[in-house]
Amino acid sequence: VTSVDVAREAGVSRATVSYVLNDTPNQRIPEATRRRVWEAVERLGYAPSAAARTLRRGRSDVVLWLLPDWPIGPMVGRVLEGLAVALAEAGLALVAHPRAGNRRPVSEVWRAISPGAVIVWETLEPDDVAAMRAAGIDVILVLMGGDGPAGNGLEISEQRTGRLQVEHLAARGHRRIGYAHSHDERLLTFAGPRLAGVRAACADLGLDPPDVRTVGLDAERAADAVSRWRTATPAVTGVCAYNDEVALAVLAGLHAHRLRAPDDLAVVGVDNIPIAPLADPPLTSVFVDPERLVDYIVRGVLAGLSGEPAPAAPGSDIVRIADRGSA
Amino acid sequence: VTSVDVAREAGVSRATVSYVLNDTPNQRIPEATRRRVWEAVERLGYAPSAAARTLRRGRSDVVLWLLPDWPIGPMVGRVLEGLAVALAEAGLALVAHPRAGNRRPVSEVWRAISPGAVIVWETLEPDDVAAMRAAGIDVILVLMGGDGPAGNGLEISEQRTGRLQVEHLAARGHRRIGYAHSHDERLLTFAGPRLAGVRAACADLGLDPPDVRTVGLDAERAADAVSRWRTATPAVTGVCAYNDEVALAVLAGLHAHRLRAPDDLAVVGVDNIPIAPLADPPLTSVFVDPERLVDYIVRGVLAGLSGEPAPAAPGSDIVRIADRGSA
DNA sequence: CTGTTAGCGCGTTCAC
DNA sequence: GTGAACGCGCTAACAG
Repeated sequence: VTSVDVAREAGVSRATVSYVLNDTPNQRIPEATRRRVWEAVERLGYAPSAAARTLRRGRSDVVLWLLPDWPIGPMVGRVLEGLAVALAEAGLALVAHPRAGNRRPVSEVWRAISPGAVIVWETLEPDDVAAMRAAGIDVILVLMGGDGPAGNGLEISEQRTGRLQVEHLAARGHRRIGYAHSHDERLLTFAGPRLAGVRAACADLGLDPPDVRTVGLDAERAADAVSRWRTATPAVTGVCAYNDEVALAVLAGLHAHRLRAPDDLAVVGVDNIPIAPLADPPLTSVFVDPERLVDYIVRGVLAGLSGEPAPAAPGSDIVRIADRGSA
Repeated sequence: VTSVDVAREAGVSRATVSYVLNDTPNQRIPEATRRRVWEAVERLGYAPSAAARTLRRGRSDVVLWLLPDWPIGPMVGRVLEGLAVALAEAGLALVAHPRAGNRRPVSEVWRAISPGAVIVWETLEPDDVAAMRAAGIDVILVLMGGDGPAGNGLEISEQRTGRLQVEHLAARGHRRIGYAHSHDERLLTFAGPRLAGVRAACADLGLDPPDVRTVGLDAERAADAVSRWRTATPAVTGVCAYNDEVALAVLAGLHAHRLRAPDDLAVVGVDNIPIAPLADPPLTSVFVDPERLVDYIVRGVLAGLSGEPAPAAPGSDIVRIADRGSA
């Protein structure tokens, strides 16, 4: 059932159908005609072909999120969900594509979708950006690592995350800070700004630079890192973990030595995952407020689509802390 | 740059360009002409408009995964990633849409994408299925709760998951089994088959029906459930948790009583999440092999797209156990 | 004012 | 190997 059918049913031309359905300005169509068209639409159950609309318009009402290469955690899941809801309010459908190791060019995906906007966490190859723009995608939201104002929005928050970890520890008297890096190299995009924030906060507070160690999701190796921190000179008494999973590994390393946070070593995670309160002791965690992040991204997309300037980067209070006892 | 440009550059018609690019059978085109066309393609950097192709063909080379309403865990993430890679090999792009509470009709999404195939974990409304079929989407893979052979594939695996939890506990001498339900009602689609498997295994092994309790992600309430299991008559000595997160809550409940798994209460989780080895004691967990699941889904999609019958449901050995010590 | 005609956007495919 | 039509919605130009 196409617009031809509706036109026939309503006794008008296809053009009129289009004008009525789109409420085109500068087209004065009497109420009676409008009603006839709408009735025909209802009767026939007509729904415009999105494919034809996309061909004509050059873009679809889809927003494409290029998922990063790293494992999808609960944080991404929450943001994805919130974003889908918020964009749906604006008539946009969100879909996510897992890049999965760049085995095939990303262009295959965005060409197949012709999205109105593309969102990426991390940097995009300049070639890809150019190709997208050439293909008419002019809303490209790079959340981190980009060079525009939008590109820095999240990066600042990530740095703030690291800073807040240190500030929390320093406020509890810790003078020598450790940093627990993830074993997964794919996470370096995130680790970079977070660690930079940690370093900056240490410098600002007059502390030594952090003692950085890699901690896999493995209690034995974590126990090894714990030993080294405790025997360093001066000894590390508080650790910022890359994320909650790594923080849980550090806690497991402490258990292996029959030690406990926060007295033997304080630990602060990132992300506030649902099981953080279940850790022993419950895990203190810094996190980016998912709702505010969603709001920021949505405003960026909508502004871009309507040609308005990008919204201001979120304030530093987008980063919060759940203080639970491990630090 | 469109096929018109290529045709002009190569000195042929648009039809010829199309035939060459698609290697259309029953069209005898000389090698020399083919080369001229391909050279023009390279020179101009031509890429066919996916929108136009979709309009013409009625379907795109996109596979749409309608994500469930429940929180996206590492398991879904892994499957998503593997699936994206595997489908890319076949020239298909995978995108996922978070449904997010059914605030808007799903039809908006699949209409906008015109996917060649749709994958859903849980049941789809019959109306939606009918509308999709009417719109020309004839590959709809319902992993659970469907009534076709494909619809049961994963459901059997989920039941098998519950069975394996019980079998593992029974093999260690446990005669009275508890079941730790998730607090999140949205997970009932999954909880159903898993619990059914637990009940069936108990019956088969001549055990009492499981003592089912709801356990939120909250140590105190979990501690309460632990008390009730231990004081039941006969006492519950082994618990099957809905998933690893719930299992971690049960462990936290044990800690609150200064008790330990497996001696005071054995615990078996589901999913084998990355932090399962970090629990105290390391968490024993039953899980569906992600690679084999991906393989099964890919074969289902490809078979459907080429009109072949659906592949056989995966064997029961797709479900495995990581035996770590909590049970 | 009201509404129509005609043609675009682009790849695919039938008939010659 | 080609011309022409098709799939479907949008819209500038035009006629009643």
